[in-house]
Amino acid sequence: MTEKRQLIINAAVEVIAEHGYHGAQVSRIAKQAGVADGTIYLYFKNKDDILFGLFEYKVDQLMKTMEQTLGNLSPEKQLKIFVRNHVEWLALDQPLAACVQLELRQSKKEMRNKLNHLLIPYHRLLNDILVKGIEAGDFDNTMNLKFARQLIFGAVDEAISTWVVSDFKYDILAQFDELYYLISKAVRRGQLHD
Amino acid sequence: MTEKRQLIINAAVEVIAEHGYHGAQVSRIAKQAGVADGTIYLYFKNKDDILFGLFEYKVDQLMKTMEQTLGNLSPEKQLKIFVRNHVEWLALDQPLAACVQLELRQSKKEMRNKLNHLLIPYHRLLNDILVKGIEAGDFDNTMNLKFARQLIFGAVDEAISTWVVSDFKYDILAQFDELYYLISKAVRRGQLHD
Amino acid sequence: MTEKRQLIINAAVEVIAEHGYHGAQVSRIAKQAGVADGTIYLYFKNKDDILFGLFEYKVDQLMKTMEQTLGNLSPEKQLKIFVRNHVEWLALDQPLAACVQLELRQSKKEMRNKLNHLLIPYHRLLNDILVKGIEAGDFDNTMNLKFARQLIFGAVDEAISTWVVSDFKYDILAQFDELYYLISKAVRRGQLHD
Amino acid sequence: MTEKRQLIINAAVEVIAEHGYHGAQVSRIAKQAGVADGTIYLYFKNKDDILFGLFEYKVDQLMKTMEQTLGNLSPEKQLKIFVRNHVEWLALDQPLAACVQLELRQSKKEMRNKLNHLLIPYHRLLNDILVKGIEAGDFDNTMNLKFARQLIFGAVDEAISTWVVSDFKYDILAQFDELYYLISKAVRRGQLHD
DNA sequence: GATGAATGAGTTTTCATTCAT
DNA sequence: CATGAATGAAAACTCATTCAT
Repeated sequence: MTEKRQLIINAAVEVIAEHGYHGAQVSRIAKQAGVADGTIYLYFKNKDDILFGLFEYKVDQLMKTMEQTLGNLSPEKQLKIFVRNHVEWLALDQPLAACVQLELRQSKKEMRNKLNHLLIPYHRLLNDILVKGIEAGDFDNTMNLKFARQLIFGAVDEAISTWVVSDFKYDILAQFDELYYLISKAVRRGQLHD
Repeated sequence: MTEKRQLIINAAVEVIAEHGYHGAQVSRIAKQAGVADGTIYLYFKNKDDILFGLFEYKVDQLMKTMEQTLGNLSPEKQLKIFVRNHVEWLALDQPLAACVQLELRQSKKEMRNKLNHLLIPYHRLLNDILVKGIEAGDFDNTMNLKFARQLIFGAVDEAISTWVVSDFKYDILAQFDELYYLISKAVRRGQLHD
Repeated sequence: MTEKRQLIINAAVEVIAEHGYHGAQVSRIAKQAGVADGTIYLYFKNKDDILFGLFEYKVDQLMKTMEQTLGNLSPEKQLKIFVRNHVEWLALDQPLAACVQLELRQSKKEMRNKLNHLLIPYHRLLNDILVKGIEAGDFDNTMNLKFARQLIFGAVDEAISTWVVSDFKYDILAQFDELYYLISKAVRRGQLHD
Repeated sequence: MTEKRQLIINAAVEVIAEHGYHGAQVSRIAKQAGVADGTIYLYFKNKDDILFGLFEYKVDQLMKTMEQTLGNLSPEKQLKIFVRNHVEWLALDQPLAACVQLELRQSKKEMRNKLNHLLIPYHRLLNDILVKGIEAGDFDNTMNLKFARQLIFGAVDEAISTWVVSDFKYDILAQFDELYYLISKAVRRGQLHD
């Protein structure tokens, strides 16, 4: 990634966080980045491509953090770190949190599909952890993997969204253990079907 | 609700389901409803008000179903029915599912806030069930109630969204028990903090 | 043709004649017509459609004049009137002449093709006159009809273009007989191949 | 003409022929010529100057052919060769024909005026031939010289344009005699005014 | 109540040209 | 001489909303 492309992505995050998806005109992003409008188009195909590039870059950072922090820990510990990384990813960057949880979701259906594709590595990694946890006897070997992934992602996503909508009024990281406790219970072994 | 207001809401659901949020121009909804463009504004303040009216009406139907089906059952059974109602609400009405999970979420932040407010009765009812379940000793009395609600809503929401994005390729209702199993484990009593 | 559509076409002729093809912004045409920008799009699909509609309307007027003036005259007289109508069509309307001969020809290839199609009735009528003239023994029965039509159109077109480029400095109608004399000789009977 | 200037002109012909006037961006021409965008501006004042240079070069080639082929023949023969040279100029180079008849005519009025000036030697030479022909008693001494030139140019131009628009579907050179027959009749002596 | 013609604000994107290297 | 990254002006079109009838 060139330095200027990076510059524009950062500007986009700031502008979107401040003015919202619909107030994020290309010219505003350019001004924030300190480049001419046309320069944007040397680094991005079009406006949607800026948003795509932004999300791609940030998801990539998250996945790199995942790689660096998961190591060879037990699946149970990996899952906790995985979820914590997801929460920290946005909890430590409020403008990004606003972009990802609220603003980017206002994009067109077509765009949203493309953004979802970027989460494939996320789901793949999560799946691997769950599978290893099942094999290790830590996680519930009767549960449906797809729903387990959706529950984990959905719970975290909803928790973060609520926090963003509340205008960051509370410290979501301080409550992380309470959130993870519920997720953990859902996937841990030792439950019977009812 | 006047007859014509109802007519317009139904037209809006059909148009949004067919053409998507961005293809749902007021004139198209008017045409579908068989009224003049201007007539819309005799029944709704503006375009957002149509979407708001639509969601309000549909959520209202869901909440009425909740009331009718929850009865005096045990909290555990109520929770299962609650979640099932949520899934069935959209699983049995694919156009509505597309509207609610994908299209309506493209509306402006301001609008999304108003739509979220309509879910307050949903969260209040869910909260009541959880509290009763805790008091009855069925649900985990150590869990954070807010996160529990968010986990339940988030898991179901994510599951339905994935199903809609897949273009309804599988039978989500047939898998309901597998989904509920995970949710149930999360909130049930008998887990220890780690 | 609605009254307002007519209004817009007239405004377009004036604006194009005064500011040229590239200076004829939609907003300028709208202002000249005394309507809002958006109103243009109630009567025309897009900007090219204005130009197309303008040429279509004006060619239609020419062809109506042709019908009304050709009557049952001899082919020789009909040809002279035909050519004179073509010249008068533009000689008596300098703004239209500027549009047709200079400005409209700057449109994109695709558009030019569509404009050319509008001249099919012109060429068909000219062809009919030539055929009747040949059958009557007035016109050269050895000539190639396609080239004859092209020569007639090309000569008149070039003559008018030169006049427009000269900024209407001379009276092209006063010289009509001299122009027609040459055209007439080209198609008249009595010439031998060399 | 420097070697690089020639290189750019050739590139321009190829690019315009392939992509049309509006697809012939300076950067595309530069790429085709194998030079940097900025280099173009070391050899040409601006984009129009490239087109001007291209047409100037090609018209110059035509006029050189004229000089070499007209010799001391009779005016009648010279006229036929003159017209044939004009047709062959484009008939034997379809990309150039497309440029000259269709693409270059989409340029701005101002530019078109400059291009027309390049045809002055063409008209001067044609005029000379006609004058000599009249003096020699071969051509009609009653005809208007300006219109005669316009008829000849207009007829040939229209014939070639039609051929180009037809996508070169027929062999225009094979029909040259039929075209010239009509032109010849127009200017030859022996016709009476009617 | 109902109509629907008219309004007009608002934004992405291209590309000829420049100039620091 | 040559480069090519950066510039920034300029315009078509949509569509929610109004209001005279």
